[in-house]
Amino acid sequence: MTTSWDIAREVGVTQSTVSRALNGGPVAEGTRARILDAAARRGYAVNAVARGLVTSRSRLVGVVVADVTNPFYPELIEAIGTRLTANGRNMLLANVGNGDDEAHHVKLLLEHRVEGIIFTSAMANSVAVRRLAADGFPIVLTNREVDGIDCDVIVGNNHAGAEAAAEHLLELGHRRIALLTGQRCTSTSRDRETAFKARLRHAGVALYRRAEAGFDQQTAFEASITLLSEAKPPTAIMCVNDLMAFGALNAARHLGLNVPDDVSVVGFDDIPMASWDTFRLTTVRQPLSAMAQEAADALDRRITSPEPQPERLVFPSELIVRQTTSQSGVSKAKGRN
Amino acid sequence: MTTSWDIAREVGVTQSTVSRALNGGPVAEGTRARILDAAARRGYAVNAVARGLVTSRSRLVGVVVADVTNPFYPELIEAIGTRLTANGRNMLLANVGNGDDEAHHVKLLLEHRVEGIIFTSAMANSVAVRRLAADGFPIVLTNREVDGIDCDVIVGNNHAGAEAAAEHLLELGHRRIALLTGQRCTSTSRDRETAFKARLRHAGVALYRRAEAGFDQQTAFEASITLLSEAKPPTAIMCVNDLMAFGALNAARHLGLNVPDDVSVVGFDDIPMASWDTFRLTTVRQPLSAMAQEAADALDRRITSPEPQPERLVFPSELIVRQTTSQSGVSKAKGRN
DNA sequence: CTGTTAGCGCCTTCAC
DNA sequence: GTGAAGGCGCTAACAG
Repeated sequence: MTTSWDIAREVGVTQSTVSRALNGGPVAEGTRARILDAAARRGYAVNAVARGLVTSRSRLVGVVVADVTNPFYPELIEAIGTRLTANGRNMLLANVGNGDDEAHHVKLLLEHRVEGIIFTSAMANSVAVRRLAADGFPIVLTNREVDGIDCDVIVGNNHAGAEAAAEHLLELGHRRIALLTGQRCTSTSRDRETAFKARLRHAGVALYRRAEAGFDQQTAFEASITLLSEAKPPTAIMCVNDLMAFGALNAARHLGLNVPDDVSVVGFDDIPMASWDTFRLTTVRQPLSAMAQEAADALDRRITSPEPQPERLVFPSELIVRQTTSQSGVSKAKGRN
Repeated sequence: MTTSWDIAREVGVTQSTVSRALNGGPVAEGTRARILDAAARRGYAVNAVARGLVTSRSRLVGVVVADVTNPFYPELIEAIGTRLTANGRNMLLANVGNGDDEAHHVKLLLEHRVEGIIFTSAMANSVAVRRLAADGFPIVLTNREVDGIDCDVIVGNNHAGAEAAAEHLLELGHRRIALLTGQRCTSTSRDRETAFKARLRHAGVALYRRAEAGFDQQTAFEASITLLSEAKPPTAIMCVNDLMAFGALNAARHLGLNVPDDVSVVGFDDIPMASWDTFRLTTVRQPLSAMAQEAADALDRRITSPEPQPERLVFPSELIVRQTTSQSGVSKAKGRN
């Protein structure tokens, strides 16, 4: 691998001149041209490792997600990645799965001296997040947040979204409403559940069933099968994310039930797939790309200049009514199938 | 940030002893314990940047994908990530989109001195890949390959898969068969197309239509709308990947057509979604996780010991018949809708 | 078993 | 505008 010394020797200047030339420092235009030329010809690429050691800025950012295979995260990853690249940084991706080894992954990121970390799926019990925040390490929480942590937070309006969903179901006449949640220790699941139930209660309706699944399709599918196999199944299932709603849809299909005639299904997030004709999912839209971009930018700001006050940004959410919801009780009228 | 000097001072030994203790070198168990303890208490994390500079092994691996939001890639990413982490490495993710700036992304990876790169979506015209291979830089191509490049290649059996799909359609009596391809300069699209057409020709059947889309849902949807809106639409659409098959399914649904009665659809890859009850997609299965793992391992081997001969591994593919394909010509019998 | 000594490749004052 | 020198935090001989 060619070093700046190599090209210095070739051009006949000092290594420090090469460094300056490459970084836009004060160098005679003639020498700069020769240096740039030599660098290009030899396919020279600055050694970010060495540079990072001296500048103590690695130009690396950690992004931790719970589950890349949940299509929600790629949406975030794409937007974050674009933004990061624009800012001249690279993304170290950590896929923590159930979160058991989040600490391990974070440690690895830290070893690589990432300049900051974006957590897209923090859990309430995440010690790593808590410690980093306490240490003043640049982190931003997006999608999920954690109570009592002093850092930038970019989330959607879970409260309003879940309320709108509840209202929608109520208006359609549903009374046997089931809620499919994710892991309890996540703010998304918890906040959406709380607001959803509150809105029902406000209308004098009690939640008919509550089932806890992972945030994935498979467990949601299984939970839905159980729910829909009851003697008196719910007429509507609210899911705390779209992937789980797909699981519910699959379960209905599996049991030969018609959506929305036999059962209505609502999701949350409005990932692109939700609008596919195969699903036409009624769901709560969150401006995912915008949130992700903002997360990347917020981290960038915090890295470059430790601001005084961390900010908590809540992006608006909006109910998108498509075709997985309909009036309750139409099933018998039209007959099954 | 605490350095090894800090903990050396605290414990009362030299910095090099600390280094040894941390790396499992020969150190008295007593001192090691005290060092490890101090390190833990101060939340010490080795500076991988400094370590990388001296060892010239960054423990970083680049993974470049064409489009994270194509659910195919997250499958790969997950498996690769797991494997990488097991090998004590981290993944620098590069999402190159249409591939225009692949060179730029690769340069960034190189600057960070990744020890190797896994290309999951190389294009035939990728100069970066070609140059890296020529330079003997550790790379492995998976999913897509590039002709005339001397490096490890891990792919599925596109030939056999596409042939099996063609045979299946032929056996079902289809004669008006359309093929939905991806960008021409990709081995996956090209190989699948070639084998598919060859099998048809062998049966004396000419391809009825050919449409080129991106590898994404949207363009496949649009192309399918066009195909299915013809006066005499194809009775079957073969897609070079599952995401495009979903696009075709969506298009059929959009036009009020029934799959498989009105039109059969076949995909390629068998990503988990394909088996969802909403899709029940007939497709060609490729052992994605196994391939991804093998790619990670192959890269690992090549990094640790530059082997003599790069190997080209072809994983078996297998037609999975689900419910998006049926006998041609049943549509009229049952009537539309 | 532990301390001493060189750098790894680059940026950055500080002189000139 | 350019050169010289120091050092980022760590590993890896080499002594002892």
